[in-house]
Amino acid sequence: MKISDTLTNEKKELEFSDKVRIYLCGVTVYDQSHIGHARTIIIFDTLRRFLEANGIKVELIQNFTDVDDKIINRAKEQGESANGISNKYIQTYFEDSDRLNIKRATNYPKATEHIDDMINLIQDLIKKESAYVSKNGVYFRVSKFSEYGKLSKKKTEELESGARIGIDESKENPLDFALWKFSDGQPNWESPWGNGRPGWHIECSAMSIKYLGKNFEIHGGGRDLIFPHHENEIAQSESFTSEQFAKIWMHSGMITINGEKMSKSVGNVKSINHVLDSWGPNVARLFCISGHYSKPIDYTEDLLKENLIRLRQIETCYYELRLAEQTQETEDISSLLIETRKKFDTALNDDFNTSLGLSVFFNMIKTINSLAAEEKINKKIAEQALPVLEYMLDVLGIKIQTVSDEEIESVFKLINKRETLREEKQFEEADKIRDQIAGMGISLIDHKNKTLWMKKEPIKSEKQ
RNA sequence: GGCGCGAUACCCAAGUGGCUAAGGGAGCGGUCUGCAAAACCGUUAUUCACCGGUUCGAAUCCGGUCCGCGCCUCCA
Repeated sequence: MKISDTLTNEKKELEFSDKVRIYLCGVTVYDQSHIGHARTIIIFDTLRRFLEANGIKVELIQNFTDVDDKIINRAKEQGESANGISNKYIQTYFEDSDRLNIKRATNYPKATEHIDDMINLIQDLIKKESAYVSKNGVYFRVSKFSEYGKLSKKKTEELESGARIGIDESKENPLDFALWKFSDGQPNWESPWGNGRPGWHIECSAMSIKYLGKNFEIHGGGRDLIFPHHENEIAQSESFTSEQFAKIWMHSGMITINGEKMSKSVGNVKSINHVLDSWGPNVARLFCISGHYSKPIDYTEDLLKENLIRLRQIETCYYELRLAEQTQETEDISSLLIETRKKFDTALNDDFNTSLGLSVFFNMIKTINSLAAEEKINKKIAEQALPVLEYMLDVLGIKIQTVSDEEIESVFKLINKRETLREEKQFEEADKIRDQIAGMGISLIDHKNKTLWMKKEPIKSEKQ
């Protein structure tokens, strides 16, 4: 598999020995997570599913930043403890994540539970003269790391000249960033240099190295983290280990809302919760991987609606196969299935091209649905096609509403009853049964000689 | 101002040197139907922001222009 590496700016072969180790920068838990967070999480969850579905072991670490000025401010506003705020939003994070059908990461380390690791790391950096203690805290000495700027392609001279004024005078250089901030406010921890709390960047260095080692396969996050967060992580980690940090830097594109940046001030932030309530998890997932992961996606009602229609096509396909009956030989689609699987994997193996992968996927769906319309799907075809469909659904994290055999039987009974009534031209009675079936969340698919059906995921935004 | 990314039909979007520029949505036309919905079929770019260059050959490579976006302070 090849993945675009932000550092070298080229597609790099994903190399690994026994497993693929991924560190994904998580969220700062001071508020509800939004659709932008969701996209990043979905992209890495889908990547993880793809690798695992192909027999590759994955260790995925995603951190929570649970100590930060934003959390502290929010706590003050609401008269709560910082801990109370972060715990609350960690909980909503997991609720969102579960609803989105995200597989749980291997571990979700919290910054506050790794203060010692950070202190050790900082101590080593001070010993190496890569960091120094000043009046306000401990700072990283950017001038000591000659490769500073290699990820974001920035030159330190330009950064210095462009640095804003009014910056902490106690720093040797305006580019130096805080590893430890002195503070007596809550929360604070003891350190060899004085009470305080850690800087943002150091937590990811400490936790990624602790859980994944000095040199792991993929470090991920949103594009907006490239500078300064990831740049600083590289500086800290590589100064500490004297080795290359992550082998591949994989960054996901931003989500805009109707072409505008999502921001609190504009008031256009779409929470995951809101999107899930309106569109459900499957549409959200399809939407988030509809374009290439590295490119931005614009959130519009039209695009969501389009993905809802695509979901309906998948549901149709699934039920055409699920309800297939034993009939005579029709067509042989085994080569289509083999090709589909091959092309799907090829697309994802080439820089995780989910957009192309989805095309391949929907091409198969369309072919099967066409055959179904001609009543050419039988049990044999279904048995061949279902595993392929289910493989792709699993990779994509799409969960179709399923039915038990008993349910199938009872739905068919109702359908037959309706058919009889229709033949007798008792349309009012027949429509009543149709409504009853619809009430069970089931839609009918009429073919020439038979009526099939599917159980649809109820989507709130559809009913308007 | 600096750095980076992008521009392909009404919309989304794949395609990075060569077969007819994928696929989806929407629209329009149709099949089916008691009606409706769904489903299914057909149809929609001589051309890839613009100008120039390289080449037998360019959406794709090179140079320039214009536009849009992100980052340069916290951000997924």
